[in-house]
Amino acid sequence: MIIDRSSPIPNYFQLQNWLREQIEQGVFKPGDRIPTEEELSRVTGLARATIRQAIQNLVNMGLLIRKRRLGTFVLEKVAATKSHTIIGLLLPDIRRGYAPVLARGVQDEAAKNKHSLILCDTDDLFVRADFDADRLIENSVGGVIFVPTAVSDEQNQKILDKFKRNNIPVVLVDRTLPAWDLDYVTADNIKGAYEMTEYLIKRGHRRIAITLSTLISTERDRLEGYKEAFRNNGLPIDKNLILTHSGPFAEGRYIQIAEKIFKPDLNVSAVFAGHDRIALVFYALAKKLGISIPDDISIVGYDDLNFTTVSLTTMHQPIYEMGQESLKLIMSRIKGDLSEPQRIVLESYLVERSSVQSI
Amino acid sequence: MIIDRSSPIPNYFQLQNWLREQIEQGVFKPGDRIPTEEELSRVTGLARATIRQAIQNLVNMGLLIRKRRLGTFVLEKVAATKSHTIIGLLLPDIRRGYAPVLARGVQDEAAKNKHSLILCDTDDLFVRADFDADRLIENSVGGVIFVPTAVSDEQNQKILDKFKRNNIPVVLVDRTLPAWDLDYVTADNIKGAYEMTEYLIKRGHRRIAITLSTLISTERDRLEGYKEAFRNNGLPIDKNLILTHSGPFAEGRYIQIAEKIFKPDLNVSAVFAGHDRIALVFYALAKKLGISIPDDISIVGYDDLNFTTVSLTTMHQPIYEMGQESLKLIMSRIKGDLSEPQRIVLESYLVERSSVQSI
DNA sequence: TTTATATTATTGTATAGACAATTAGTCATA
DNA sequence: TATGACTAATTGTCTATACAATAATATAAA
Repeated sequence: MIIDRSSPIPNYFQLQNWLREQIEQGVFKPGDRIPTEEELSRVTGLARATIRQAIQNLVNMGLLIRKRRLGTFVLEKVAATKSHTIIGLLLPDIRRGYAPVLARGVQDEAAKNKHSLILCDTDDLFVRADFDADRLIENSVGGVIFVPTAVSDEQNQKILDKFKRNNIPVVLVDRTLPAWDLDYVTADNIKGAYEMTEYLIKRGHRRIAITLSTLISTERDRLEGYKEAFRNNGLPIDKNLILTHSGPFAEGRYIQIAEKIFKPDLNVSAVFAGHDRIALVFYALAKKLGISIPDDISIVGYDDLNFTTVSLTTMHQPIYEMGQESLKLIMSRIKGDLSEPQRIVLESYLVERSSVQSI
Repeated sequence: MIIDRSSPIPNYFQLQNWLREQIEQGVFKPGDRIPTEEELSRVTGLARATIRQAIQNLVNMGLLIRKRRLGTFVLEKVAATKSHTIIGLLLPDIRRGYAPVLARGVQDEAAKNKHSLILCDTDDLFVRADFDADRLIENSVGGVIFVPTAVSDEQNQKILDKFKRNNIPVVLVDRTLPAWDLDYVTADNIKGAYEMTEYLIKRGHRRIAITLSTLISTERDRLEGYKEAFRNNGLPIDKNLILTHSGPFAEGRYIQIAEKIFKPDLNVSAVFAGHDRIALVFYALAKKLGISIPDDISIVGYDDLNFTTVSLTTMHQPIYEMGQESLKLIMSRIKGDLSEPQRIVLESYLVERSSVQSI
């Protein structure tokens, strides 16, 4: 039976939920007429007023429409979801790294269909992300594009669950999470780092230091690619040259690491910086110490942020395109595309400038 | 009597309208308890179910709130007009110059009160700004923070008029417009440029070139400050050293200008770049031509974008604070502050690094 | 064929009454 | 000073019933 009269849940509410489930599961399809009040009354044993209460709520929620004499009908989902959607974009800090480019990619793609973008900075903090999530839910965004915060996977999952509970689809960008059922758009960091490392190896470098944060999935992948390149080229990996830490980006942390790497005892000829901003720290310190790049030491970055003052060889990441793709993906989810989780992996390419010396 | 039983208008609807009128006319004020259902039933002679129907509709409309045991209360108007507003932020390009910092300042201040931010890039094009304005209006934003586009004042005014017609308050940031009735937040560019120019003069520079775009109000002001500093120091202004153009920022344009300035015949000892991104163009070209900054030529910028690779002496603009102030200002306008147009002018300060040589 | 009229299924409005749930406040108890 | 039990006011849920309004459809009349 539909109604459990011993339940503390009000009967009208039980009926309301039952009706909504039927609609969501497609038993009653858009345009269908649902049973008349009289019928429902007979089937459930409830009074017509109770039936009406349930139906009225669903009408208010925009799921049903009543027509006198004709009955009550399921509304088209399209009519229920505004044609101009607002999308939430959750990223660490709009001022840092590739964030502005990503935002712009999302923005441009959104503008094409007159969708709009609510911007939120998480500062790579769980509490901020959690707060922003509430804010987005309150503003009833249609979907969310999420750059996972540099915190534990469990905490990121909590954020995702929050959106899930509110039926808001989410697409991850750049960084990923281990859960199996997620849509994401990223670049192939393993492959990119592999290519970059091989590039250095081919130019005669053997003592290649790498430094990055293991907190962030993309950087972990890059370390993986680095190791793989060494293995496939039959070279030993010197663990002393792998200088990782496990926090979010902090300039001071990398200054310390750079000082270590610049010391002669490590005998490093090239540095693989986990991303361009790390490379910049090396440039700044090198300048201070009178070390010349690339004459004294070679350096490569990752991202291809648009620096005009240093000529850094780096891996160009299709950040702008990632923004575009993530918007496309989230829109198709909002429109009710129920296919398998999508994993869009874009290609990166090496941009050769003049921060690497052949030896 | 409240209810006209001979009227074809349903009784519940009559009661609903009567209640709404009482609220609108202030008979029942925000926070007041309205008569209980039982009371209303006695007064109107209607059944309690009918009373409930009227009240329920008003609850759904967000005018009333029911509390068990306590009664039914008139909601605060603020709560009726969503307490967390969406603000539109219209700026040229989130990837360029100070835009990310500005966005972040607005964002942080907005987050404090759970307001949200819709981001729009205008690319300094009228058509894009116009399009974005429509989009923001459709999304019924509460207010708009607008960095005027680098187009004619008339066109910017058109955008403002559009918002005005829709009763959406606007605050200008950084760049201003000549209209008298505008709220804006900016920095004192005349004073800043004056100080900067005087700084160069005091260091012995006389042949100081300045280059900027006259399309943008802030840059015009900086030129003004530059001239004033020359006049007040009893120095002649050489018009050949003022190299302006009248379009939006374009790297190529400034490369041409830099080439001109670097030629020996102009005999320039210092360059005042209209903003930091222009200074970067000079750095890049200087490097290419083997010109040393500051040994061969001094250069100063304006903005204090966070460059780690060049040590540019520049004017620190309180961009982040401008974002914060503009959000505060727009919120007070949304809340209905009807005072005179506010002109908030923040202070800049000179950041001395190592791009200037005393001569 | 067109036009008016009746029929009928369905939602819309309304009544009267009952008991449940919630909760501020009061008063008694540990 | 807490804690718990009781009280009372108010909204929340539900039943059973009646008639009104609407509009598709069938039927009868012009």
